[in-house]
Amino acid sequence: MFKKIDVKAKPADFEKPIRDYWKQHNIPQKSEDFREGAPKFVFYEGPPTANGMPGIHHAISRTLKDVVCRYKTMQGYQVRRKAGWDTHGLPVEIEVQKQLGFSVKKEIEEYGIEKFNKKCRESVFTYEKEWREMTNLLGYWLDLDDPYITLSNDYIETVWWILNQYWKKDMIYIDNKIVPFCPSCGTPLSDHEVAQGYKEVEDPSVYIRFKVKDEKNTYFLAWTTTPWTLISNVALVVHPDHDYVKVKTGDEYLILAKARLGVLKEEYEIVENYKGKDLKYKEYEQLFPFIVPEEKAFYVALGDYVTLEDGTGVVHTAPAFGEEDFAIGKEYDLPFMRPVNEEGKFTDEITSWAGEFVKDADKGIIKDLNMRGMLYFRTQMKHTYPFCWRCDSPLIYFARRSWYIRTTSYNDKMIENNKKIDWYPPYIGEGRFGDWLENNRDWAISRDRFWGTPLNIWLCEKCGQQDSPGSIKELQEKGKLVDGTPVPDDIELHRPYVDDVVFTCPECGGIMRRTPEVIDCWFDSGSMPFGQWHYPFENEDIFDKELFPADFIAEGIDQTRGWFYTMLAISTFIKGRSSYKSCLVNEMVLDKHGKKMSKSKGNAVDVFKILDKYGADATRWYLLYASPPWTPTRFDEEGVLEVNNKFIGTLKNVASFFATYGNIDNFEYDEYSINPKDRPELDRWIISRLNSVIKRVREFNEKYDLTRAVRLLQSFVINDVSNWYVRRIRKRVWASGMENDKVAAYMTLYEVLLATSKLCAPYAPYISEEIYRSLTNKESVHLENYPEHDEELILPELEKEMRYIIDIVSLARAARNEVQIKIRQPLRTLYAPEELKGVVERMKSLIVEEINIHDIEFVKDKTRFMDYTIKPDYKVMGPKYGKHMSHIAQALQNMDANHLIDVLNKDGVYHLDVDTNEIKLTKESLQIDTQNKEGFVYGEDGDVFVALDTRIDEELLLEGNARELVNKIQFMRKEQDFDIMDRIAISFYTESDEIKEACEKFADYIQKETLAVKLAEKEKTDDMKSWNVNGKEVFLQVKVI
RNA sequence: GGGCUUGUAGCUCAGUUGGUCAGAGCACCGCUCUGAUAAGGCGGGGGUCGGUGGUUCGAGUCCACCCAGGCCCA
Repeated sequence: MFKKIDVKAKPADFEKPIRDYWKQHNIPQKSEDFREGAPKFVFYEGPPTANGMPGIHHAISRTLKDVVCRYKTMQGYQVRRKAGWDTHGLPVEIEVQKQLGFSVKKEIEEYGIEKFNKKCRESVFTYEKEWREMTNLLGYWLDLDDPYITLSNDYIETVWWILNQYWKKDMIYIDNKIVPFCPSCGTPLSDHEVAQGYKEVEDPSVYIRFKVKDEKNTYFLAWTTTPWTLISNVALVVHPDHDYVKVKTGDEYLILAKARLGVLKEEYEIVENYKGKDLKYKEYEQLFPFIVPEEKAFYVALGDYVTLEDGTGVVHTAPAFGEEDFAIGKEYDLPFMRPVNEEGKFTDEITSWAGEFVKDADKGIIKDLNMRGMLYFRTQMKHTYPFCWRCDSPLIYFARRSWYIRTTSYNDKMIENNKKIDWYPPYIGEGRFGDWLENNRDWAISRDRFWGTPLNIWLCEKCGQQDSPGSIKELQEKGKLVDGTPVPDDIELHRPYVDDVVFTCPECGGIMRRTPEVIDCWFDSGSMPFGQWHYPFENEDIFDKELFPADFIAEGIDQTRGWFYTMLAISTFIKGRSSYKSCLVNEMVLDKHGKKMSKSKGNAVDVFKILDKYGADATRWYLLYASPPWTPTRFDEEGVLEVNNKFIGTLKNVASFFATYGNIDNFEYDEYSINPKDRPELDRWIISRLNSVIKRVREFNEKYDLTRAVRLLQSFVINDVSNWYVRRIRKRVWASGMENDKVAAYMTLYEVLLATSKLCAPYAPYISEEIYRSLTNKESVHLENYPEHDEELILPELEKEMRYIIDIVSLARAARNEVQIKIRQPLRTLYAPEELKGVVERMKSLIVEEINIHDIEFVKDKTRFMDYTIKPDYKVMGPKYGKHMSHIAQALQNMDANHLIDVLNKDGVYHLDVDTNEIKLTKESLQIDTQNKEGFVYGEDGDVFVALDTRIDEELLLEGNARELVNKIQFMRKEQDFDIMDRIAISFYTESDEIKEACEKFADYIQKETLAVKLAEKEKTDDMKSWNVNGKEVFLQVKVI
């Protein structure tokens, strides 16, 4: 017995028992274990953070990962799927900070790092349940019970080991650099973090006068969009080679770039010309004398970076607040003024604005300048400005102490390694990621925060000596707790506990303490190839053989500068190669209007709702089917519904059809053996199609072109299997007994379904499993091998021929439609082309049944039904005759096409004069089309044409009535919910002689079709149902016997 | 502002090395088939292929510029 597929169950109810079955029988684990000893296909899971709800955009990359892992498993590889959690970092801290209602860092310190970190640790798994649930529902098999977790001591120890490798090779340095800094989070952000937060905003755009020293009424005109930095101004920078001028405007003199004179508001007169370099060291008066520097300042310096695109060509410079400014400051040894604290507020020295957030101070500063007559002009300007990606505060750039890894020192190696990675799509690797690597800068890895892997560098308080422990053991050997006790084995490696460990300086005997920073959490996730296996403390023996590098990773495109980069950077340094060989990149999921989904816009799709409504199979299939992963997918709920109705539904029904009739006949696959070559042509055809599909699906999968794979499979299941094959074998299946013909149909359908279940298993794991298990007694489709095609069973000629038959049927239906004769009304003759006689004769029964005709006749000369139209074949003639083409086309249009064809058929060539050229026309150089001739029902498509004899004689009319009656009776059977095998008795009443005659003449036919043992005319009774049969009233009653 | 990518029917997408009334599915309308089907079939309406120029006998396809969305970077 074949288990019947429940076609009516709600998707979620359909999938749940299957999921339970997997769990009960431990199938996910088995799918790894049963390949023990097989070649490995190494997969790395990029760790998500479970402190936010999973969304539909997470479903896409999870689907991709799962499909590839399942496919590779079925291909015979052992694929381990270890889950992972990213647990450190700013996002977590921000979340907790919000909970506690803190807005600045100081509040955390007052609250206590210990308590704070404890909360962080808890918050990391806030949505773990939802993540598990989503992963589970989606059918993403991942070992969630043994994940790697970046906060575990083992993981941290590996990260320390890696950092220690860098440190030992002198790859880590400390430097003052201009960093993007979030005043609210109180930490600098890395480049990839800054990148996420650009927004368009309006800022003041101000033109400022700087009074030139010892020259009356003379000013430099400079421009800025950050007035608050003016307080720290120490220099003005001009381009050495650009032209500058002094102009007289009103009663004052202004100096600016000649090319920027357009910014002046009033009439002016040029009184002097300079090159930028002529202005070098020209002095001016300090704008805001809050701080009086010791070093020489307030003069003109030269810089190549000055542009003439905006501003005045005279650039205000504050070395503490800009990268270029900082560089100039170093070059000219300018004073370094940074009167801004870590909260982004002015320090006490700036008496007028002390304690005020710098951006808020802009207004007051502008007002002050205006009152003093130093403001030349102000306006608002729209530009993009970076904001903190988590807390939304505007970032400020300023100089800060930070730890760096010299990634630039091995940039070439990274670029080289990147070239060996297979990127899908390729342009990510070459373009976006490649470009980024080319411009790579040193990696700022320290964060002035609390919740993260502590930076494992200790500094001597006295002499600045550094040391770095690379393991817990080393920590124990080198350090003691502050109270003098030894470092315990189970020391918690987070702050504040680890901060209690002190070393004795080997150089000066002073106390060494850990530098307070924590490590960028991207360093954590980039370390995962090592950290997940606690390498090198464990697993060292098998690491390079079985665990590293990954054959495959897949994440969203937003990881380009994130995980993709850090994975490459760290493993290039540690192992000299990339930690992943191939990378499948998916674009973002957008809403159905092509807009980005976000919680704030309210257009985010609830992944749980979708999974509940349509099931995981439909959701997964849709995500793959809708558009290639590397183009942005517009998520359209109706699309998921469509997949469910059409594809999943059809597949279920085919399986259900097989089970229904297979069970009626007690069919057992193993009891029979008919070589495919000995089966009917229709069977050989679907087997051929199946093998062609297997071949191509595998090709697509190898290129990770999963979209083409599922599109092909969907079309195969719906068109080839369901709409043609199953439709055409119904008569064979209904026959009584177990003739070879029927057995062959069962065997074929069984084989097709079984192979289909395996083919679809990676994409739609639930329905595939259900079908597989309904067909076999085996444990799981996911413990199967992926089908391989048999070249001998692929019969291209037969596939082509079947195409003709399908075309003929399609055309004939169109023809019937045209004359409005429905298919139930039989017709006498169908005319088909002589050239296709062989096929059509062989498959005659298919056509006869589909079109309901009695006979097929073959005609050589289709001009009986149609006229020719002739056009040049541009592809052939175009290159030869070039610009004469339009005249040739015109000439052809004016010719008698039928005559031309006659000549071509006879002589093979026709001579034509156009534009004094002699044109030789052959069949190859023309496109020959046809048109209906008046009075015939005729259709054509390519090589195929059909015509129908539309005359209906007496006998056909009676037969049509009989078929109509059968249809009504079948409807009543269905309506009254009879079993398929029930025998019935039919009673009818009618006043139409025509119907009576039909019942008489076609009684056998009617009874056979409807499984009736009796067909009797009776007096009309109330329980008879009235029907309209071709315009005549008939009363019918059916009863089970 | 720069780089990459996308723009084809109301919606989701195909459209090969340039070759001639521009395709599919969904949705809509009409007809139709059906004892597996929430399906299927036939037909219809619906597109100046984002825009403007250019190359060519010929451009959805190649080139330039522009517009819009997305991603990344300043």
